[in-house]
Amino acid sequence: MNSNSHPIADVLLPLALEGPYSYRIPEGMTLEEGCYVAVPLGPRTLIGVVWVLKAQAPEGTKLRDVIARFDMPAMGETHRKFVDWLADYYVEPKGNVLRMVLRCPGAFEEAKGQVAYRATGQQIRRMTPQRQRVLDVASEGFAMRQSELAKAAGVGTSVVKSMAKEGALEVVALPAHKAFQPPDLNAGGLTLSKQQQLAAHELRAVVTTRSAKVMLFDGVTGSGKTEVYFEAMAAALAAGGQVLLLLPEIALTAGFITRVETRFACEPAQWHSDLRPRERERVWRGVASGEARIVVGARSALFLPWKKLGLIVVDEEHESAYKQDDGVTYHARDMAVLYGAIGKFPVILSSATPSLESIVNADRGRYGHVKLNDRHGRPELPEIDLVDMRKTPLESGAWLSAPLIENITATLAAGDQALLFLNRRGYAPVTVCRACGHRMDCPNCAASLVEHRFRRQLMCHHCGHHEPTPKACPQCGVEDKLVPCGPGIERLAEEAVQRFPEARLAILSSDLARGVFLRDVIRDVTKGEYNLVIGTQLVAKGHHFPFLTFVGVVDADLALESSDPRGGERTWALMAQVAGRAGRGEKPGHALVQTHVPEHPLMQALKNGDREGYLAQEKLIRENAGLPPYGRLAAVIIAGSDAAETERFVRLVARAAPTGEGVTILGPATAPIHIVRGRFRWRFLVKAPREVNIQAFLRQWLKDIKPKGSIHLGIDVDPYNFL
DNA sequence: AGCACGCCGACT
DNA sequence: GTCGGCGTGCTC
Repeated sequence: MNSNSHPIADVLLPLALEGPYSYRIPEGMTLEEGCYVAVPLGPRTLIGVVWVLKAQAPEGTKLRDVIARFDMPAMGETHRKFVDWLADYYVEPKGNVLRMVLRCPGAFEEAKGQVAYRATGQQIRRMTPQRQRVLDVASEGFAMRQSELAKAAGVGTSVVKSMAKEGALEVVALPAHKAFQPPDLNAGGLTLSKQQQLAAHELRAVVTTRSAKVMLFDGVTGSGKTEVYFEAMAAALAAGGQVLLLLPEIALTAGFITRVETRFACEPAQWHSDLRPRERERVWRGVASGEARIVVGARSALFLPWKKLGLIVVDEEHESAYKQDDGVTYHARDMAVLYGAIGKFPVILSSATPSLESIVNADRGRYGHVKLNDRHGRPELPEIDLVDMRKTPLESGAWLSAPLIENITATLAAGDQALLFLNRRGYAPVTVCRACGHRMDCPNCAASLVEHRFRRQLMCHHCGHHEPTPKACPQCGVEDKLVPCGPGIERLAEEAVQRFPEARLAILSSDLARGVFLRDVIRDVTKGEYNLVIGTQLVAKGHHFPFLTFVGVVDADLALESSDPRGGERTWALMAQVAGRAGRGEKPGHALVQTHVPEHPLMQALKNGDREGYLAQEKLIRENAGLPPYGRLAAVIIAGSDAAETERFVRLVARAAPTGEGVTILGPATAPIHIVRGRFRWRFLVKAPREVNIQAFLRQWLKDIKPKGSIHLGIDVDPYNFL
């Protein structure tokens, strides 16, 4: 289809608009659907995408002309459908979704060539040692950028500049971007175990038969899943497709880049929010042209303008970090599955502790299920024992029970490494005044301030607020009566130093003391330079600590206590992943878990290494409550800065609620943390059976509701964070 | 998302 | 009497 017979282009713009706007295609311009174009909107010019070409303009609208088309590959039909479907699923204006695709300003500017220098061979009038070195480097043949050349020669950039001025170096224009190397599919294949080979065969088969199947790849920690799905990636690449490897957080990308390089002898593209603009632009263009074959990226990589995507691998698919707000609230794992269905290619969901959603989908036969149990001859999980904290008194201000202490002592004595796990940052979660009882709370949120001793600050974990830890109570003015309550990782470290003065202690947390870099600490832990490691949740993620044989979990009840229905699932995943850190090297591992509810089915299942038992229990709970994946769930969140005004609006929304068949609306209730950043938050929860179109219900309900003033209304389909 | 239009307080 | 605060609404 082209514009000769269709002189009207409906162009979707990256604005909060439900649909595209119509423009006239001027004489002499040819457009196809998916073209990137510049169009006028009011006084400005915007970049949009031709969504449909039409023969006739809608009645009664005055049309303006398309200004220009961009000279780049058009957005594919699959990708446009993906935008449509995602917008529909999350009840979000299409234009907002398109904005996520176009979030790469540089891609639409004239690509600037880079300036590089090459030796001319021309004599230089005054030779110096520095100039000689530059000449030596520059004569090797490759043109280099000024900074690279200066660095390679060990001189400042001024030397290069002056030599260029004198004519000893000449300027050559390099292509704007470094080219993407094609992968070598046979480069670094590792020898796979028998079981790995079987799994690889199954995954590869789904790719080579070009089936649009979702495969749940369920393999215990340390079973070598990565090498296996690399084989599926190789198959997709061999078929000429692009491959996306999704990771839950950018801290993990560096490690994966290296592994991809080893396997495919090419540097994959990476995509995440921290990329420098130039690299962002390079990757965006490379993905659009199809030159970038392998992309390792965070969730937003889904929105890259894929030319021919042939496989998505979602690593650690259970991670709740895949569900986040990047402007639009979406779940990257679910959207990967959706993309695969639209683009008719397979999606691999990989995890040692799959989400219940994925397991149920596998049970129902909607997903394929490939398992990998072999932990190099070890049982699935290390031996896990529970410590009943009701029967094990602690000294006041201490958090380590006698059994934990004994085990750590023994581990250290044996020359091995021990890990203490506590999923709580900072020194203490609550600070109160012993003189008047005042609690240090965030001025903007209904939450207490967390003391961070490394930083000498009280911090709010919900907004950016922080203040120096005061000496006197702000309420009664009495000095030195503020006391920390409860443990955080920093406080635990204090106790550990007292109990194990000989230990070489490392702390792994996202907020370390100034000048200490997490990456360095992790490296040194891996090398065995520390023998006692204290960590928060991030120790659970993909690091390999070969000397670790004992794991102590300080408080396993934290996630269970929350109001989040996925608390159980989170606890299981966290415990399994943390305990799985132990015994990956030569020696078997052991874990001790402190809990106040050892009789809880989840704790019992952990102790018995009974994943099936835990799953059965969890499925039952969800099914009885009509929660996902047995029912649909959506949240309507209303926030406003004026308490009374917000509440009035909430009542209005409540009155407008339609009655839908089988649909239950819970609330309005104030959100669990009902004030965040000074805004009052309310929430409705909508529960519906699986066969009900919950999006249609929400649209019907909210179609005439217009939030005014500071009030904001947001819809969260499949909510994860109930806070 | 911008940008204009529109209705109420402190200034020449 | 105006200049300007930013709240609401429109842009093919």
